[in-house]
Amino acid sequence: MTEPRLSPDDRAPAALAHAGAGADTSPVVLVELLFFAYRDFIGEPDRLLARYGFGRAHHRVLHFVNRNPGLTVAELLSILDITKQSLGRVLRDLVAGGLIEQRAGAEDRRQRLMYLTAAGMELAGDLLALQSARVRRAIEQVPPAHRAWVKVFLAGLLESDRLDDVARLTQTALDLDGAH
Amino acid sequence: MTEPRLSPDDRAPAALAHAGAGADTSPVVLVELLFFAYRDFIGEPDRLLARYGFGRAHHRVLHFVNRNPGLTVAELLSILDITKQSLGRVLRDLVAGGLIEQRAGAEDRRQRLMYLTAAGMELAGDLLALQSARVRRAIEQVPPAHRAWVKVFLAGLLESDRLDDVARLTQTALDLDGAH
DNA sequence: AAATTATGTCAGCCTTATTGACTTAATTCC
DNA sequence: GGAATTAAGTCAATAAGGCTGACATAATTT
Repeated sequence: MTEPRLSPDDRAPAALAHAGAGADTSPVVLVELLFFAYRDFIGEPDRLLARYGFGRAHHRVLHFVNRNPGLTVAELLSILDITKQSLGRVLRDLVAGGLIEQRAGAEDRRQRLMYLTAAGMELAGDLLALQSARVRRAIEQVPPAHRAWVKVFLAGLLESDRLDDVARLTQTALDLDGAH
Repeated sequence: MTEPRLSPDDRAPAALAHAGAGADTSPVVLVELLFFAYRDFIGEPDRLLARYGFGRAHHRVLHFVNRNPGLTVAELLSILDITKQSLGRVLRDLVAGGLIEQRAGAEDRRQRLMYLTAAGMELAGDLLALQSARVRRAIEQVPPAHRAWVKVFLAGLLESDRLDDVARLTQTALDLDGAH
């Protein structure tokens, strides 16, 4: 990335920097930071997936089936918020590639409960390891006592009617008073 | 979103929740939260853009030209990290739609410096307002003294060799000691 | 027996990205 | 002043991952 044309007061004096330049948490800065952070967050897994001929969509399916073994197609559709057709294509690849296995539901035999095969678990684990490592490096730069505030911020970005669903899915408390 | 099949200890006792269930900042939780947060973060602008027949790619161009008037094509390419062909199509739409104006560079007349028109500024402003409002709601749930840690976390997600470029572009300090 | 539900699938379309090859105009280098 | 380089634009082909609408099958519920 080369440097774009910037306003003159590009680099603040060192003295100022220590007086809190890094504390500029104006929304615009965070908006841009989110864009770049998310891109890097997703970039590393993308490159690993490409080696298997898979893409981001396969990643998401692998991840949520890994975290919720026995997930049904309908549940996965509602988590990912895509259409049956879009999921179908991806799911077909993963089943054909031997990463996901579908078994008929015990009570309702129309359902196809999804499970990762050993190979699926390995790839899902590798992908999660990449992302976890990156997140770990980032969260380790925040003192333990303050880490919950990062979670409060991320939860605050969610559409509020999705809060409960996401809390249930991630199996974590997302209410404000959980912060400390 | 309907509820997926979860492990039995789905809902922790209320007592436990207050004892710090919300303080679970394990990487996996943050990985999933990042996915859902980013999706909601980008969803609202997407819907506004669709009304103009534009997409996410147009948003990114509008945003960075808005923040860096007089940006050159080469600079924008390196910020977005896409190919000339991909940018070309989007740029053509924006120029044709009267949102972006290109002027030849003063010193180097090969360069096409990009500026937003009044209409471009309006749309870019509306899009940024949506995202800023969401980020503001989220950051306001974090006490002012702790807000810089959110920035430290996001910066920590960046590829480390991109840190300087992003700091320059966002015109903010991203080093650790800037946090407080 | 009829209606509903869970899943799968066909066909066609869109956006945004890619690669590779080439053109034009302007600048820089020798 | 001529050659090489650079900034930008463009053509053609390809891919991923979304979408809509319509329809089929099997299992469950009413």
